[in-house]
Amino acid sequence: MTADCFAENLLKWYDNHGRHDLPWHHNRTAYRIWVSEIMLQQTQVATVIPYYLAFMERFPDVQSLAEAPVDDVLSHWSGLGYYARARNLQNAAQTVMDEFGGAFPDTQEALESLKGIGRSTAAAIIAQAFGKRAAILDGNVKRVLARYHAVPGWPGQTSVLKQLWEHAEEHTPSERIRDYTQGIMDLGAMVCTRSRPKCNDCPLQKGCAAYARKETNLYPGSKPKKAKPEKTTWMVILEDQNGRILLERRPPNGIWGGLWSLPELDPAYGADELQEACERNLGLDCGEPELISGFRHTFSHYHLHIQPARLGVTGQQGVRDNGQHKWLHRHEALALGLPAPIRTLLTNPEQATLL
DNA sequence: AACTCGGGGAT
DNA sequence: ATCCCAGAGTT
Repeated sequence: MTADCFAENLLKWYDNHGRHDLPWHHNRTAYRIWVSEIMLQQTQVATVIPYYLAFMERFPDVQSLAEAPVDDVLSHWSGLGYYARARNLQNAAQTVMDEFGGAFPDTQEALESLKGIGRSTAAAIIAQAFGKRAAILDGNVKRVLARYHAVPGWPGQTSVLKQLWEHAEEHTPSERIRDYTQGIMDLGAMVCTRSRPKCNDCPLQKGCAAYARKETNLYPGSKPKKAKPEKTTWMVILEDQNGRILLERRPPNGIWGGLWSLPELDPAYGADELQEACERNLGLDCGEPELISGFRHTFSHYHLHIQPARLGVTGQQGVRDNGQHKWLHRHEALALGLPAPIRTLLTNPEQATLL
């Protein structure tokens, strides 16, 4: 496959207008590219950059990541979301150490065998780190190709995705693969944007089917929308006489998997029942609850109304430090991997109200 | 094939 | 408020 007009025009644009100075563009090892790719899944570049820099400082190579305590990895992910990414990241680092002698594989199949690496991320590593030809298909590329070829339908649909992959393969050149891969993502992020694309600045305008029809707004097709359910929960700040707060580790799967959070209680409890519920469920001796103003946190598929309450705890009976629970001072808790709204709540309860 | 998994930025 | 983002894993 030789570079067609698509790739040539794109590369010329990239040379003049693309992003050439992102943190993972320096010292392009497979490790550094891989971490950037995982962080960038469903997360915008500007959000990722500070996390990436801190992560690289703490885990400079695959061995340091493989050997780290999982809570250390999660704390560096706190606020990024999709926490399974962090757990899979460390799992893959351990696999690289144990099964690949600490060196990242450079084939599609071997890379996809690592937890958290799918077709597109494997291709990005092959292209960016190893300079070998491989086609990527992320959100930016999907938008560019859906418009260029006027591919109808929502890319989440298997048939649409299949067509987009075919176009991705067809346009990917064998020369300058790093620049092409970065360039098509940059074009999607900077020119072929979701709304009000800058078609007059686009190097692909001439061949773009959506532009020719003045229908860039129709591509890619939008996701069928569903109403998000509303859920409610109590979250209790149980504080002992030394000012320590009880934290609870969430189960490895499900929302906020593996993170430390506040104990939750069924919203069916009334405020007047909280004290007794805490005492019965956790074996604690609690005082009267002090209600904190509630707030709403929105996930991709539901809304969660969080109603916090603070209860003083007397004595040392009841739940102690173990694998699932910890009594920690505020500043110690903030060093753990916490869900974003819990971090806000512990940092500044008043600010949480504004969310 | 449909669903799950977060949080933030853009609009 | 809604949509989307350098997607992958599970069911």
